[in-house]
Amino acid sequence: MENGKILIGTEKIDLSLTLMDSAQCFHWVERDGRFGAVLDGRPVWLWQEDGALFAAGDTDPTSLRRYLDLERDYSVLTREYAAYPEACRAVEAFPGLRVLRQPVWETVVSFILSANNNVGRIRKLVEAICLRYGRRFDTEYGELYGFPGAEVLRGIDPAELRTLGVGYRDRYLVESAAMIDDGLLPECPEELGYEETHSLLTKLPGVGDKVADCIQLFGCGQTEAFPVDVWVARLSRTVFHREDANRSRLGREMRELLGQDAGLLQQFLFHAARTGKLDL
DNA sequence: GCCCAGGAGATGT
DNA sequence: ACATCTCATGGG
Repeated sequence: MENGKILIGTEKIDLSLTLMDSAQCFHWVERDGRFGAVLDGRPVWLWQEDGALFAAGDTDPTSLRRYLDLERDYSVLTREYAAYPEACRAVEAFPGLRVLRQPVWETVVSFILSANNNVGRIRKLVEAICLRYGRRFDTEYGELYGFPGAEVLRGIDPAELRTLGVGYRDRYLVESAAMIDDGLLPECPEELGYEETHSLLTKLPGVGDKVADCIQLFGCGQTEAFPVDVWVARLSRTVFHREDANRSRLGREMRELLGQDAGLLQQFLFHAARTGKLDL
């Protein structure tokens, strides 16, 4: 790994909140004030000094700015959704929270594991899979492990995966890996648009409407995707007065109600609800 | 022991 | 199209 210190930008971002506590990615580590991960096979460390964001590793400012969504002005959210006071309060409660654009395969693995699971255990499972099957990088700030590629995961015995604790999701991971490796998705799925991407992703075993929405929002840059989990289902009643008990239908209603940035707002509301800052 | 967690799939109507 | 049941696993 290359040494050096690269200036990434001076935009507002809360690295700890976005990378460690926002439940959109589960594989970052924090050591001595730096945040490390392997993105698309490239190890990187991030840290801030006097409001500026720096990186070290096999990376470049352009791809990191894209990953961290630094080009977006999040202050548009409170103007766009001024009609919903609780929503604006949620946005203002977490300055520097950003919605990532992660490598698609990494979000597929992470969110197949997320089904009927909790955040702490999702993180442990992702770490276990990377430690066991991913490539190891020895960097100047410590060792990092990447996600195993789809071509690796497709060849693993589900029973062996299960020993890591993934439970019944073992075959979902292996079979989805095979379909991805066989080219189910194009290079840039974001260009397909929401509906076509959604119908492709839900062909993957272990990927239903909610998990597909997470992959689209956190991995494809499709910000209209509105994943509805237990927290979002609850808050949709109090904030938007939606009573629909069916989460897939609720997600579609919310996408139609909130438009292109629905998913960005969802992330703030989700975090507000999960941390108890939003009364449900 | 029960209930819950960023649900999905199979089955039945 | 809609509701119901089951599916591992760990923590509260």
